[in-house]
Amino acid sequence: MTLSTRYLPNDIENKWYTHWMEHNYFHSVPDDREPYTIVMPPPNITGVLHMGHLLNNTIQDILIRKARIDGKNACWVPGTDHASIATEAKVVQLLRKQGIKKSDLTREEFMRHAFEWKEKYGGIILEQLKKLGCSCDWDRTRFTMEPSLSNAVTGVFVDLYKKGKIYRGLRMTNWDPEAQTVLSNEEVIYSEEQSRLFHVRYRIEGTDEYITIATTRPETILGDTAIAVNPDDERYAHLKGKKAIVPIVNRVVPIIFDRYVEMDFGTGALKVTPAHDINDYEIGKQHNLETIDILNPDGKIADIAGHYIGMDRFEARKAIVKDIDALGQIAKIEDYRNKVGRSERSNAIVEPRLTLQWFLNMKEFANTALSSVEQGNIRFFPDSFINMLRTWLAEDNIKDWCISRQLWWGQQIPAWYIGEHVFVATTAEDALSQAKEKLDNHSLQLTDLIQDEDVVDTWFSSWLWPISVFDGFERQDELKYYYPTQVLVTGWDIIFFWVARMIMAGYEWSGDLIGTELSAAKGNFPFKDVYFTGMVRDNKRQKMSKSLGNSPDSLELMAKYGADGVRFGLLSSASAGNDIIFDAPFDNETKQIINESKLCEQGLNFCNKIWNALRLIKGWQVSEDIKDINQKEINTIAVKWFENKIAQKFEKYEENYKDYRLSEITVDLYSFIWDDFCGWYLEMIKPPFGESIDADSLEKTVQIFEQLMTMLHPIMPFVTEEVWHQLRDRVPGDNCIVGKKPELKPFDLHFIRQIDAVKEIITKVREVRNSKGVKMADQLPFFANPSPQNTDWLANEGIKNMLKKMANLSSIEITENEPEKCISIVSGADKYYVLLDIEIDIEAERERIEKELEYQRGFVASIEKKLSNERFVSGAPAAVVDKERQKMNDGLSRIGFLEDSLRNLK
RNA sequence: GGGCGCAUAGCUCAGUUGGUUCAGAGCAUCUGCCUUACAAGCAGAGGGUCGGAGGUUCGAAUCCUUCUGCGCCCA
Repeated sequence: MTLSTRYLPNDIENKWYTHWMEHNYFHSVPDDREPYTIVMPPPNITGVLHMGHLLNNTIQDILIRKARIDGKNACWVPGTDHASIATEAKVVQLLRKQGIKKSDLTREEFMRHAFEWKEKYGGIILEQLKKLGCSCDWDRTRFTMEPSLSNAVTGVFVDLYKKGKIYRGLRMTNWDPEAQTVLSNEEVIYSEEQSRLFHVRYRIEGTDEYITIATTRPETILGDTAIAVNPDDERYAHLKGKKAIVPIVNRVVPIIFDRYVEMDFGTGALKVTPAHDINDYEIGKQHNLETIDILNPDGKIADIAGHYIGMDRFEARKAIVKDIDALGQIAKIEDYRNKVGRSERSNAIVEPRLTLQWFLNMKEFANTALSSVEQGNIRFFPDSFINMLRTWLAEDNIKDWCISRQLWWGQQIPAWYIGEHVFVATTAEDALSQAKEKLDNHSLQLTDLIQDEDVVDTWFSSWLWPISVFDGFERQDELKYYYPTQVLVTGWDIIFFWVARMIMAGYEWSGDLIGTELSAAKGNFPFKDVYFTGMVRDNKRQKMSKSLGNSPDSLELMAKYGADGVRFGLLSSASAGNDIIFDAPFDNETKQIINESKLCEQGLNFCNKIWNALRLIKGWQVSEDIKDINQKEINTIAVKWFENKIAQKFEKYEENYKDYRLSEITVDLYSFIWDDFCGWYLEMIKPPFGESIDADSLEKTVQIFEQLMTMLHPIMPFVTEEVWHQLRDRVPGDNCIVGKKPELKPFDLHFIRQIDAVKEIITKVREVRNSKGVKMADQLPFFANPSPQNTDWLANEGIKNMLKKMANLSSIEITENEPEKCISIVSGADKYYVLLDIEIDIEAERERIEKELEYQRGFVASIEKKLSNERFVSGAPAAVVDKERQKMNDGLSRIGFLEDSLRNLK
C-alpha cells in the first residue's frame, strides 16, 4: 500500500475515534486497579465550543490518556451545566421570537420549553469535544438538572437548613422593573450615558443654613434617611450633631460623618438612601439608619413615599425637580456623564433594590476549604493561586453566599410558606406535616402551602458535581471507588465560585457518604490536585469569547489543522496558570477572524514529519545480505544511542507529568522526535541508496518508533494511533491508546555525551561547508588531534563510521600535527580539521579565527576574574569552583588551538 | 481605592533550589540546497543591557525594594 506524501488528518481522526469507541476504551467500571478520576467542568448548555474549552479539555484528555497508558483505571466523567441565568435568557429570547411571553406561561409550561431547548442544543459542546479526541466515558454523561443531581441539591439545602447554616435576609439586588426580576451582576450592562446632576439644598434644622448635595436620581430623595459628609471636611465640621430637613417630605434626618464620602466629589455632601443604593445601604447599616423603600416592583412610587404615589420613577423625577425648584432649593443642574446600568434583557434601567433572599453562612466553610489547601491536602498548580484563594476566603473578607435566584430554570427552592411561616423540606408532603405539627392545625392541605418561587444559584448544584456525578448522595458504591478524584482542570477565574465551593461541599458530605474509615484513608477533599489553565486571549489581550467575536472557530481550526495539530498548538504555549495569547489573525476589512494559526500549523507539520518518518521506514527493504559492513556498525551505535536517549528522556517525562508541566512535555517531545529521531537517528540508520536494512535494526527502529508514539499519544492521540497501526500488523486490541510505554531504567550518560560530542563535530563540519560554499555531496578528508576526551570514540569503528556518514567524510585520520591547507574546527577542548578542495581565503580565515579568539579570550578572562576572587573560591561550593576551573582550562586550550591555526595560516 | 499576576529576540513563549558555553525554543527574517521520507522539507546564519532604577550575594533573568506599563479579581 502506498502512503500519501502528506498526512491527512480528517479521515484518520474519525476512523480512530470510532475505533476507540467500539472497543469501549473510554468506559470505566470499578475494579482492582488504582482509579484515576477526572470530572469535567461541565460546560454551559448554552455554549458552543470555544478556545477555552479546547485548552481545558485537551489538558484533561492528556492526563486521562496518560493514566490509561500507565495502566490505571482512567475515568473521565463528562457532563453539562444547566446554567440558570444564561439558559433562561436564551429560552425567553427564543419564545419571544415565537411571540410567546414568559409571563403568559405557567412554570411547568416554561420548563417544558426549556428542557426542549436543552435537548436540542445542550449537547453541542460534548459532540464537538469528540472531534477533539476527548476520551470521556460518555456512558457516564451527566446533566446538573437530572433528577438524581437535582435531588442532591434539594437534599443538601434541607440538610444545611437543619444545621442552621441557611437563612433568609435582605440583600441589595439589581432589579429590572420591566421584567420584574432580580438580575445578576453579569446581566447588567453598564455604559456611559448623558444624564443630569441635580444640586439640591437641604435646610439645616433650626437654622437658615442649607447644605447642598448632588444627585442624578432626585426621586430617591423621598427615601433619604441621612446626609453624610467626610469627618475631615472642614466645610461641614460645624454641622456635627445637627439635622437636615429632606425637601418635599420634610423628614428630619441626621447629618452623619463617614470616611466613605469623597470630599472633592460634587459638593462633598452625600444624601443617603439605604433602600436604593448599595453604598448607601452599607452606610445605613453602620449608622443604623432607617431604610425606606419608595419604589414598587414595577418602578412606580410606593404609598410609603407619601408623594407622587403611583407615578413612574422617571415621571416622578421630573415632578420632584419641578416642585423643589419651586421651593427655591435647586442650586443648579449640570449636564453629566455617568455609568448607567441597563438590563441585558429588557434594556430597562436597573434599580438597586432590597429583596429577601436565601443565604448560606460561609464562615465555617471558608475556614475548612482554606486550611485544607494550606495544609497541602489539595495541591494547586501553580501554587501561587493559593494567594487568590486566601483573599477570597479570608475571615474578614468572606461574605455569605446568596443562593436564591429569581428564575424558573433551575432547582426550585424547597421551602413552603403558610403566611409568615416557612417550612423547608425535601417534599411538599414533608413540609405539610411539619406545618401541621408546628401550627397545630391538622386540617391543612397541600394547597395551603405556597412553594418559594425562586431557584437556587447554579453553583449550588455545581459544588456537588464531584459527588453527584456518581449519584453519591443516593448510593455510594461508585463514590467509594472513584472519590476523591485525582485532578480538577479549570480556569483560575472561577477559583472562588466553583473550586473553593467544591472543596467545601466535599468536606461537608463525603465523609458521611463514604464512611469515616474510607474517608480517613482517602481524604474528604473532592480532588487531590487542581490544575489552573490560563485564559485564551487575542493579541490585544482580551479574553477570547463568542460575544466579542475575537475567537477563531474551533471546528474550522480542527478541520484545517486536525485535532492533533490544534492540541499541539494550544499546548505548546500553555504553561499552567499562564494566559495564552492565541495567534488568530484578524481581517480588518471584513472584521472577521481568519481561522488560521501558526501554532496549530506547527502541530500539523509535526504530524506530517512523523508521517514521513513512517513512510521512510516502510520503504526499506529487509535483507541479511548487507554489503556495507560499516552500516551495520553504525546501526549498532545508533540503536544503542537512541535507546539510552529514550531512557534519559523518559525519566524527565515522568517527572514532568508529576508536576503537570504539559507544555514542556509537548515541546520536549517535538524536538526529541523531530531532531533526535528524524534528524539524527533515522539519518544514521538509513541504508545507503539502493541498499537494504538488516531485520534486527529495522525491528529495533520499529520498537523505538512505537515507544515514541506511546509517549506522544496523550498529546496527539490520532496520528500516534495511525502510525502505531502502520508500523506493523496488529492483533485486535493492540492499540496505541493502551500501548506499553518505555520503562524507567538506567542510561549510559557517558555514552550519550560521547555521541553529543560527535554530533557537535558534525554540525561544525556542516558549518564549514556552508560558509565556504562546499556542497554536501563533496566528500572531505578529516583529521583529528587525539586528546583524553576523544581517544575513546576515535577507537570505536561504529562511531567513526557514523561521523563519516553524517558529515560525509572521505576519511578520518588521527594525527598529532596540524595538517596543511586545512580548515580547523574547535569542538569542546579538542581540535579537528577538514581538507577542502578549494583555495582557502587566508584573509577571511584569519578574520574568522581572530573573531573566535576574541570571544574565547573574553570568556577565559571572565572566569579568571571569578577565580581570582577569593570570596568566590572560598564561598562557592567546591563543585562549582571545579567546574569553573575546567571551563577555564578548556577555554585556554581552545585559545592555544586558535593561535596555532593563526600561525599556520601563513 | 484594596488585592493578585505578568513584563525575556520582530511575534508567541520556556527558563523547575541563584551556579555548566545560560541568555533558549518555535514562528518570522536572511543564505545555500528539488539530497532517492518530508520544500508542510534539509543544512546554516543574524537577532536580546532578560521593562527602568537601586539593593542582597563570591555570583542575579532567577531573591528583596521601588518606579513604569499591561492584565485580572474585589469594592
